[in-house]
Amino acid sequence: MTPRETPLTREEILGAAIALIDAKGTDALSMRKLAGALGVEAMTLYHHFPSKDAILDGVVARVFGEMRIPEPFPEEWMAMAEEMFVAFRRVLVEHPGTIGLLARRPLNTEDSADFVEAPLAVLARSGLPAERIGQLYQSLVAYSFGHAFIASDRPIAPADSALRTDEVRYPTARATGRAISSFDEPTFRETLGHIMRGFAGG
Amino acid sequence: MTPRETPLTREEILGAAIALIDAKGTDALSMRKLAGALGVEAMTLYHHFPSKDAILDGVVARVFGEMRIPEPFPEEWMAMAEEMFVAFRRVLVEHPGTIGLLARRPLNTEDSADFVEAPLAVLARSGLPAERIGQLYQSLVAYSFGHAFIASDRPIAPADSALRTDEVRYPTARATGRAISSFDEPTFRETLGHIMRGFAGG
DNA sequence: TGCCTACCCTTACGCTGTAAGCCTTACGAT
DNA sequence: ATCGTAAGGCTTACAGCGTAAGGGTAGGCA
Repeated sequence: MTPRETPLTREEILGAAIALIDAKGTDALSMRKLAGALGVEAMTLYHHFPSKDAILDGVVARVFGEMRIPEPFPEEWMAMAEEMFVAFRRVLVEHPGTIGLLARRPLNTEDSADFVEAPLAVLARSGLPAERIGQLYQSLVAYSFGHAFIASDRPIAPADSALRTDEVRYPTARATGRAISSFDEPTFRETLGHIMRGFAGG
Repeated sequence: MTPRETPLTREEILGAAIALIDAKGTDALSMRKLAGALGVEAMTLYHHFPSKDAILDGVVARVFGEMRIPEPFPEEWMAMAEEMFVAFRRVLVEHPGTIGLLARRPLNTEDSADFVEAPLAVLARSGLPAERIGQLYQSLVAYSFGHAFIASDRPIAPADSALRTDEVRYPTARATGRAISSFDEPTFRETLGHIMRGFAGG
């Protein structure tokens, strides 16, 4: 096989991996298929990443790198934190396939530490004692993550699952008549507010 | 090989599957290993379940079947709902390996519909309009699920991951100095209350 | 010229889920 | 008593997986 004209780069590989995951789901990402999409053999990828897990870690880091908080920043700490968690949820909903990834390799990489520390710094402006801030942070992360997880209504289960995809009914879908979607952002914001005001002793 | 003295049963298979998942994680559950634990060959399992996915669905149903709400039932709807979601979280934390399963095959089976309808019925006692009840239910499920997911501090990633397990630091662990654990149930209950009171217009 | 390094390749191993088909035992009907 | 059928187990086989091991070839530098 004729080699590629330009050498592969880490970024190129991560881009292809995200595209593949977004298009076909996590299960569709195999080393052979990823390499195939790049016009290369599977083992070539091991020159750029030590393992598949390392690629997945890179994918998570890249997705987090896309997180943007809309300017201008609100002054008030609750509004600021709300924007940060909305951004968190939005990036997860935009890349539903990566949610399961994030689930079991949460911010393994160095540079994603910012996305942990930044919201904590904002919550600290509330003046609550440190322990309460930790609990509040926990609650907000858990809620945002869970919401994004359920909101990724495209089931990540393979299409040839034992059950036909058409028949799958999610709890909320069955209960409320529709799945959670990105249009639920207002409810998401509202609940964030309830949690924060609750902790702030409102 | 001499055949087993007693025929296999569906329940026996599910029990072995849950034991395997609890002990070694989801990744350790392969048809061959599960069959081996039962003293049987892999293909034998296909006499009792049409596919591996069907076994996983059965596992989820069984785990949900373990959900118990402590008696006596509280009268007040908020207290009642709180107990239900605490039970939900508790069962997930007790079987951390199944959380990822539940994630992508949420209540596929028929008999688990109860676990969807029952909390909704309780929330309906609040007298809120139907749409608000749906949103509240969404929020509570998302929070409970996310909390349980993060609380399963045993990372489901295989031990031979690219990163040593010892080095894995979860956001909350790094931030607060410890991981979420089952001892966080008080905070869990508190946040459930904040969400419910927020929706109830408290 | 010779060597080193970067980059890509091929081959191979043990694992996965499961399709296909064979063998034995148990049982109900003729 | 004999047969048909079904249940429940087995073996074999296939395509796909992650990756260990090692070979080749091109460009840069001594």
